[in-house]
Amino acid sequence: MTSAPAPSRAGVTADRRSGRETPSRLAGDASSIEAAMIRDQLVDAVEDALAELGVDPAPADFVVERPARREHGDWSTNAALVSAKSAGRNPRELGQALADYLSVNRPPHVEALDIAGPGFVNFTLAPTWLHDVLVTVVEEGEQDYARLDIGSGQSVNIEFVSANPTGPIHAGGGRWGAYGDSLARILARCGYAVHKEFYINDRGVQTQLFGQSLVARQDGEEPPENGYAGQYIEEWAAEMPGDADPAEWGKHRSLEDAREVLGSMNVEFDSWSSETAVVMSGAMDAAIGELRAAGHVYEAEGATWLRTTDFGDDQDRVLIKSDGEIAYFAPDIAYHLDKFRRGDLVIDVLGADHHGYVPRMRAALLALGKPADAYEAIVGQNVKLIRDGDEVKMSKRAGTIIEIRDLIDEVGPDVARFAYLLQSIDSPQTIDLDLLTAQASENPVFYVQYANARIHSIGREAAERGVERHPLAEVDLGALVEERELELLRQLSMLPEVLEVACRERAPHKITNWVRDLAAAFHGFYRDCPILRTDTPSDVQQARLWLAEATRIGLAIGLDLLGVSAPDRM
RNA sequence: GCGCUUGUGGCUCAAUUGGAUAGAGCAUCUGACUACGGAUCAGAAGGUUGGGGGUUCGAGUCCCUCCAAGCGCGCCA
Repeated sequence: MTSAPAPSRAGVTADRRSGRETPSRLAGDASSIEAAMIRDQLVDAVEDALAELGVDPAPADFVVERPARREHGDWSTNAALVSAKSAGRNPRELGQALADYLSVNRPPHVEALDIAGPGFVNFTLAPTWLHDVLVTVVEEGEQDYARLDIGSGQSVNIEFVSANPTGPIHAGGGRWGAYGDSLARILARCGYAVHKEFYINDRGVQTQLFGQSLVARQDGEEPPENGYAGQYIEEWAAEMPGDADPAEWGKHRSLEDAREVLGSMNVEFDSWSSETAVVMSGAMDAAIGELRAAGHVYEAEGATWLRTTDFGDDQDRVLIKSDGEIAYFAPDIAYHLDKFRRGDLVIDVLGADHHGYVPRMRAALLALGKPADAYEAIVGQNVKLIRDGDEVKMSKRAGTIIEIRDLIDEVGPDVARFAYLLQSIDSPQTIDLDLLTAQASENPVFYVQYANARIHSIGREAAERGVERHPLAEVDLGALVEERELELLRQLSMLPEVLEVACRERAPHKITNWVRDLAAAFHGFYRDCPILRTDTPSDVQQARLWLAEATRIGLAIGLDLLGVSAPDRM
């Protein structure tokens, strides 16, 4: 990726996680023309004004952005603040001069200009701008509104969940499923070609111990030392045919379970890659050979090592143990190398308990000549589960797990998924199962789905009464003047920006927040702006019918990005 | 001991990555439809952003230092 390091003027800065620069404008993107145009026009106008006031060139770090508070207008610039020092002027006074100039040389759509706080210049736009937003949303529809081209077709391989195939996936793992899948949806909508993978750690002692545990239970014995003691072992052992290879059968049983339960919460994978296959295919030997040829491998104390300290790791790592056994690291290197065949950018979604593993993988890929920004490890905080007021420490071996399946059976996939996506992945998540179950009927996901159901209900009611929507081109959107209506449009207008940020920051929870805001704006509108009531003038009724339709589109897009359903009625 | 992550109303979390008066949802209290679904809406109360320094026009955000929590520091996977 070679985007120019041009300073952004649009409140968009360098990608924190990868260090890459992202385009400030939603380049080549037809879906947010209004938003982008307005912003660019304001940027140009401010630059002109600054030049007129003797600040030329404009400082690199001035931005035109959306203010946090409604009272501060639709758009805002910090130009006076960041220019004050070099211009040798008081920021407030410079801001006043800017505002004065811009009041006379007024940019399009700008209705009012204020100076506020330490010197912000705030722009308030005419509602006509928001009416254009409605047209854009409706014309582009679910398919194209807020479809961006940030990725411009770059391929991304994203691996997540990847739980050991030694039992059912626990409720903590559900967080990675919901997160990884939603992030994939976000990336796809932003123009990346996404490939989702699950890595199967089907080699080594855990798999063997798991198989032995199944056999032991089948024979009515205690599981071996360090074996698996969970309730599910007994149930699965009862299912296992007598002539099955226990380790192999157990692996497939686990994967079948994972596929089914993740699928039930709308998480699907494009490929399931096996660690055993990486070794058997010779891919691992090839990778080690490549590292050896590059001079990064050495023998010591009877083992084979990779000199990861040359690439930032704090100690070298063993590839082949002195007893000839393969360390976990070796096939994983080959696997990561293989993933580059399915993506130019390789992303791992890992739990915090694996963050110590990242430097060695990064080092291995650097040693193999991969550029630093081609590999990205997203480390998420783990989930703490509370039941009966106490934390449930999850251990597959001890058998103290709460399965995702249990969670979904209790509250349903939408509640579960929404709960996982409510918070930033950086933040440790506490899920109180009792609370979640008790509040199942007043869960925030229903608040959002209810907005959608209400829109469909209006549609049904309208059909019953013979009220039809006229073609949009014939409808006077100037009838939309109420604050409730404008607020709803404002929320809709933000989706492209929210999506861009969610993508850049790998933060699906931004979508969750937005979709809640949109639903809140709709509920307020619904309450105060009747559509089908007989005393609603027909021009207002028509405009509101279209506003409801635009909202439906926004909700559909948002919920789809979250992998949550949008039912017509509840 | 070293490293990574985190610390925001009673609880669970946001905060446009350095912006304006720190925002929501639960929980608590007070109100609101006799014409589209009350799973809704409006309002009140609740904060020294773990403590202390610093950087600057401006800090929840950046730096230093304490305190607390989670995780990691294997020829485990």
